[in-house]
Amino acid sequence: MPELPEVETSRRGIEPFLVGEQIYEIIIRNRGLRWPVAHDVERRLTGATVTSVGRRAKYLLINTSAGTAIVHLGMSGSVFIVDRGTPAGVHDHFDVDLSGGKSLRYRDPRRFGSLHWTDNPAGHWLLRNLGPEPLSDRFDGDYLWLKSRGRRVAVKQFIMNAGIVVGVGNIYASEALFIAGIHPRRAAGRISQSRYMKLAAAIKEVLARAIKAGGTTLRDFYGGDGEAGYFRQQLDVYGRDGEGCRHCGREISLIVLGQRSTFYCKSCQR
DNA sequence: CGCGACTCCTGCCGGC
DNA sequence: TGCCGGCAGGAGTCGC
Repeated sequence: MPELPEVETSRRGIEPFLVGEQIYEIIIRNRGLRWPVAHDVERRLTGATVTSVGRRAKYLLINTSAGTAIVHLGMSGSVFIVDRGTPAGVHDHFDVDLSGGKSLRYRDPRRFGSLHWTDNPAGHWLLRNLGPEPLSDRFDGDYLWLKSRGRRVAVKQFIMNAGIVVGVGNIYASEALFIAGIHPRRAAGRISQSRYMKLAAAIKEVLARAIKAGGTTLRDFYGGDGEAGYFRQQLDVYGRDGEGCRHCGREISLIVLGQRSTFYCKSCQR
């Protein structure tokens, strides 16, 4: 479900409810997430005060006076605020109860998400080997071009590799390649520096626009404020196979790359 | 090391 | 109407 814009939308939605609050209780109903939730999470966080809510790649970082909770939403996860004591559904795997009477609720039907505690987020094994944030100055066309030399993998898989750049998932990879006019199957090592400049700019642009629109709601994504994301209307190619290209009118094509559906225009992308 | 395939899990949709 | 196959926004791991 969530790529970077959806995670960032969630972060912004929940942050005002969490910062300054003391964690009254952690209730874990199902520890069987992608990685079993460790048994010290409750002890570590109970009584701590939330200082900020950050994000690294698609991980939410709930920073407290006693370490950080690392929350990943997987494919189907979401977080939202409820009144403490609101009955939980079958997929509501944990709550962070706050002293003011609200709770942060985590829902994830497929359980591909995760919850970890750490006192050193940057050094945590999940975060240690991640590439730069796409919206940071460290990420640009020169960086992509340098990293791609000698690599034969398709450029779409290359930009979805979190060791190269984080946060670009299946929707925004297709969208950015369309904006940059690059065929998704082109070998990463056979793309010029100037085209990588366009691609880096396209990635930044599409992610920034999606954040502004509150993310993309395909089926069940809602930000921390409970609002759907409105970026779906702005998608040029994702999910539009068979429909007309917004630039040239030709039918959008659907291929499978690295087991993932990939959408592009045969005329506009080379 | 790079790369492709596989895996985890539930829900939903389209076709028969 | 009901059943079944396929697919879904992620990403670590394994084998070559």
